[in-house]
Amino acid sequence: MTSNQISYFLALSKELHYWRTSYQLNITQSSLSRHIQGLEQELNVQLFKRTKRSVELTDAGKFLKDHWEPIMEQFDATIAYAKKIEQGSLGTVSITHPGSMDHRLLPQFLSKIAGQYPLVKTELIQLRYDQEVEFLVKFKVDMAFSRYKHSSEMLDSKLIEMESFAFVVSDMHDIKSNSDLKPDILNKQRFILPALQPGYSYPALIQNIFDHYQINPSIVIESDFASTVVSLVATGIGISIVPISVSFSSVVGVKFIEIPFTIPLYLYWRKNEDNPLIRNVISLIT
Amino acid sequence: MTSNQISYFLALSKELHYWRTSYQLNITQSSLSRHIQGLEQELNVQLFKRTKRSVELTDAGKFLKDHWEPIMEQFDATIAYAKKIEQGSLGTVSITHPGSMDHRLLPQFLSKIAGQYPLVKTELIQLRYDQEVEFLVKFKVDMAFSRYKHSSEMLDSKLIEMESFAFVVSDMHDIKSNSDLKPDILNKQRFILPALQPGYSYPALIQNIFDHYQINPSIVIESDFASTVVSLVATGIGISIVPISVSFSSVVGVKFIEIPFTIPLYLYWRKNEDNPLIRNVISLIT
DNA sequence: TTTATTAATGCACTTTAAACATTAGTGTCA
DNA sequence: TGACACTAATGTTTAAAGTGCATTAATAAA
Repeated sequence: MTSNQISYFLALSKELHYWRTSYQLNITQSSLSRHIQGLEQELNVQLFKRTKRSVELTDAGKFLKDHWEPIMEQFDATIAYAKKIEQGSLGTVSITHPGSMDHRLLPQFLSKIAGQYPLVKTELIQLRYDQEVEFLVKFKVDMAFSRYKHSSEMLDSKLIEMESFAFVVSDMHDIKSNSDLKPDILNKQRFILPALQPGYSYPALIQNIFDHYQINPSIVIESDFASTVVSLVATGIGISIVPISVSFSSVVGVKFIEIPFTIPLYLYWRKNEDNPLIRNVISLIT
Repeated sequence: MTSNQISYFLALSKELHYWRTSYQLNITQSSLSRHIQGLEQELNVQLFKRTKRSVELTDAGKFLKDHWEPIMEQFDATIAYAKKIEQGSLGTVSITHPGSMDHRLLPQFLSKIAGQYPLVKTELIQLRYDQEVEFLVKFKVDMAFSRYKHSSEMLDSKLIEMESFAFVVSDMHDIKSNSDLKPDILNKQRFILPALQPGYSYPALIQNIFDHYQINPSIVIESDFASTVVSLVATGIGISIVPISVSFSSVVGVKFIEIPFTIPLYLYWRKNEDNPLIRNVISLIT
């Protein structure tokens, strides 16, 4: 059994058409046909029901398609990471983080890392909350700062800090201070917020604030990235609720009103991390 | 890249000796040598550091060995399960369960299943607690009854019931009733219990009972299987603490003394189970 | 220095895979 | 109903890759 055969199988299982699939794979139709036959013989499992005119997956084939796809992704990820190891890019640490860390915590951590390990290269990316676990597990990032509570048995985590939320509004806005945070005023506002997908921890925190101020937000613009949110607020298009850290940025035209609600920041990493450098960086931060 | 190459790599990475490995694999040393070279070329990753006299893994090789082993196991498991599907053994449900269910709950569930799905074949096995999750994930069983609280994101679970613990002692024993459960008496006993590995939920429950009765068990015989435990108790070799269900068995020579401590029974199954029959059986039971 | 050990390699041979061309079913449409 | 288009399978030839045997080259041990 070859990795090609498995790729071919997965391709055909999506396309369900020999000629089109073989064209996409840059092989001939006869070759593809024989590869699939070979795979079926080796596994001793019928993968496709085929007539002279059409192809469809058997139940067993469907099962293997569904389960092989993630396995192969995982497999490819290990190879990519092994290459990294070989190229000594063990000297690189890849981190994903929420935008709200940009102006206070992130610089602080980075200078700590640079101080201790001057030769280490740090890659920073931002991800949506729902990709954080996947990117860690598939070795696409090495550490993830997140406002979200994830529970995966592949990962370890630690609470880095709790910080306050703040309302962020345009400079020109009616809302000037804490005393303006009344239901009748707030209910007139457009809110710019991350996707409030139920089942996640962050939406629950926001909902908590809405409940407390008796807000029933009618129009909501969604963005998961703090810098976008603040820029939009500056234009006067709406208001938002963000971690107070964001106020350390130098965006003009907005003001922040701290409120007595807090939000966590967690650090996540792979359990049993192999790479000693990553282990060191993690323990430096935690 | 072939699955053989990967197996060969994993074999060599354990043995770290070409000739011995090739002998075990029933191929020649030259063939193995070239397979490994081929794999290294295709991946463009150096897997082994070799001299003319010795072999050892590179860092990248070590990483791949560690991560490929579980991936390949998973891979093989999917094939085995696909065969099951093809053979229509979709009509088979494989269940692992604690021995303490044998005499009350298990017959009850099995007759329920047999009533609803007369053609279904049920396979029953007993596993140690620390294998339950693995067997589910690798499709070696389809459902697991367990006294233990597992948390895996691959699995769903449901609490089936709580039941009482009971001391189980030989008929001839001094301990006759609840009023004999005193520290001075109990501390003289040998206990026959499952492995009390810390970090698991069941040991914590047992420890709880020990604490309450101020027992500091000095000599402990370990067995994870209820029938063994009760048989040993019947010989007078020691006493034990078991779920009260066990008293439904017809073992002679022992008596049970119920105590006000309870133990849960959970049912675990794979999240997103593909097999409709298994889904039906699960919802029948839960 | 000799000998034993061990991974790599040259060579002959076998097996497998590739492309091309053709065949054999199956549905469609006049 | 018959001609036609479509599609998966297969026969054939040629090229590539894998296999085992024997040998080589390097190294450690005696």
